[in-house]
Amino acid sequence: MDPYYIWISEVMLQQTQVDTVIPYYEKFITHYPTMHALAQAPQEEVLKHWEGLGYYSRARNLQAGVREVVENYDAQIPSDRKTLLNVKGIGPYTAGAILSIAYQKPEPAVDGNVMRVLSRIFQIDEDITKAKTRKTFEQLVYTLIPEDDASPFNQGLMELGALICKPKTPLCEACPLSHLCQARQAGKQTDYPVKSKKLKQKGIHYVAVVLQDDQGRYLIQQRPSEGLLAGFWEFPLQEISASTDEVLPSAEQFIEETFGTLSIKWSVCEETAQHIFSHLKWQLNVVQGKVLSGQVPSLQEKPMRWIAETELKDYPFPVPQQKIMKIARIAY
DNA sequence: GACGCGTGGCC
DNA sequence: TGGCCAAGCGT
Repeated sequence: MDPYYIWISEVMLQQTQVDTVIPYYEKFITHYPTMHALAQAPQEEVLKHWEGLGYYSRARNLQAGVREVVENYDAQIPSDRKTLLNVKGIGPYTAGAILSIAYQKPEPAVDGNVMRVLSRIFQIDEDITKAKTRKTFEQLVYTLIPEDDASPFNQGLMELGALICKPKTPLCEACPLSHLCQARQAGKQTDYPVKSKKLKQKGIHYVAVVLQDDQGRYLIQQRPSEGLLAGFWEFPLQEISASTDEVLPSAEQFIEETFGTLSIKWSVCEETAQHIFSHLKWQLNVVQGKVLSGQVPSLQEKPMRWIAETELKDYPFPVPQQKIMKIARIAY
């Protein structure tokens, strides 16, 4: 197996289900069949191919890592753990996956599946949400992994976790390891793995300002290069308090601050959208505005553009923005 | 070491 | 509906 393709697939599979990844993976390797192709691509184009897959820093870090390998290692992915771990976007899991699957080295690739399976078999009580716990499992895997069969061992362990040793309802009857599973013998399968609870998402209310100029073009702006949805384009968002009576005033204030006084015909959309992130919960109101003819708003030094509706498909938009477009009845 | 970082599926 | 879940990594 080509280590580069292993790398791409393992990065895509981080915190993401196989069925979701497959179409993205196929499209991605078609566009970027070699590390040189990915290294040379514009970052915004790479983001466009990652659009909808989530955790977009993975895409930026993957490209940054590929550029490192092309420049520093003559496009040969390192085959030792220490060097691999210094490559952007490659952590302990991905390093182990590349080493075992692509290079047949007996190295652990400990992910959530592996920790769930092993915590049940050996009744390990450490909290798997703690970063330190992964090392415990890596040490355990070193004692278990066969010298000459590391790839099937690692992949089999993950596959077992995904299909049989599932979080809620483990299929112990079908499990080939049930005879040596300590949690099973104690009847405590679902007590493992031990996991501390995570906090509830913080709610934030926004109004999305969908503005068209007198030529029918839309105003979009680019998010900062770091942080949530970094680098993506969006219809400008203004944070508001929970009360809906400040939806239109907030939109008007945004326009005032951006362009100064403008004559605009506004309409407030009845329909609202919600988007849940792992740590945030967005409530989205949508306001549409049309600049009355004869006025040509100029843009300040902000990362904003006026673009035609037909150009929207060329820009990467995250899912919450796609929901806004649906409410505003914009084809995308 | 704690926290920030997406999305879709499932019950 | 809301909470939980999924093949983690960078800061």
